[in-house]
Amino acid sequence: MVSFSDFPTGGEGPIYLRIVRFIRAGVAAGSVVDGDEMPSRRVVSATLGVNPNTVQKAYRMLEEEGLIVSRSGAKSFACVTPESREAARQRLRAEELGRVISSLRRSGMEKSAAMELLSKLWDEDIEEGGEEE
Amino acid sequence: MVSFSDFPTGGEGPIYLRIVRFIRAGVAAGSVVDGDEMPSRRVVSATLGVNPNTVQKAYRMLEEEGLIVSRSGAKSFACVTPESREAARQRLRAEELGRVISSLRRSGMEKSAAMELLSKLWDEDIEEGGEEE
DNA sequence: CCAACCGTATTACTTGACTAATACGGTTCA
DNA sequence: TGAACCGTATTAGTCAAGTAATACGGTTGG
Repeated sequence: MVSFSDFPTGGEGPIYLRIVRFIRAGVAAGSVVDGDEMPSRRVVSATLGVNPNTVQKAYRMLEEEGLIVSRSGAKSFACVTPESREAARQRLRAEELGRVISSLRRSGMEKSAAMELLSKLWDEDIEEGGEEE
Repeated sequence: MVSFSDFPTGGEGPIYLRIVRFIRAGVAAGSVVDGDEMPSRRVVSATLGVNPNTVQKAYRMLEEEGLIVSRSGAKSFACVTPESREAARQRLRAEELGRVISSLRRSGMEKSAAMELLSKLWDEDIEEGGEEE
């Protein structure tokens, strides 16, 4: 059973995206494996203190990414293949990259510095955290 | 006198940012030089068919960037130095870079490919244009 | 079967970004 | 000086994103 007990307290962006990120990170790290039972929308909503529909929005997105499967009325399960796992990693990287660029847009950084920063953040194993300029 | 007669019809994003971009591009390209008289908020608003406050928002941002100077009651003028001109170029580049990354986020690009694309787009001389996938 | 759970759809509320309407005070020049 | 501009501040309307409230129908296990 996938657990939300380690769900980070803070974090940036809307809740539903942080849920998506949390599961993607679990898939990428291997803590979420194929066939794992997902906690129900209501259970997660109670755990995080949000509305079930907010969780549903995240689960829907995860399903569209192929990371979970849902049948109406029944429980949801993780659906992890080598391909979807690699895709999850790529999406996490892309998010980091996007944040870096957002910072770049607000300052007038030079190319070399931008490339270095980009390379550095791309390589690092980042799960959570990271602040603005 | 800076002219808005060449202001692009279409364009992406909010109007006030397109105005900022338009002037920045003028500064970067040299069509807007130091001491140039800026058309008043009301004149530009009439030309573009928007509210004067929308133009004001853009002018305010340009002033914070040091590209124009405004005195309450009097006309506004361009304030272009070699430094501010270079900063305008950097900001235009940063916007392009930001758009590229937005595309990257939607696909699952690898680091090497992203770095190459980033490097390439950073070097190229881009003034206007650029579309999404 | 049927109660208890599940996923899902519809609707509404809240908030921030963007734009507009309006009014106020400063500058300029005949 | 005063009319005609100018920049500026305040307020309100519009719209999309995020979240919540509620209800509906499907699945499951005793």
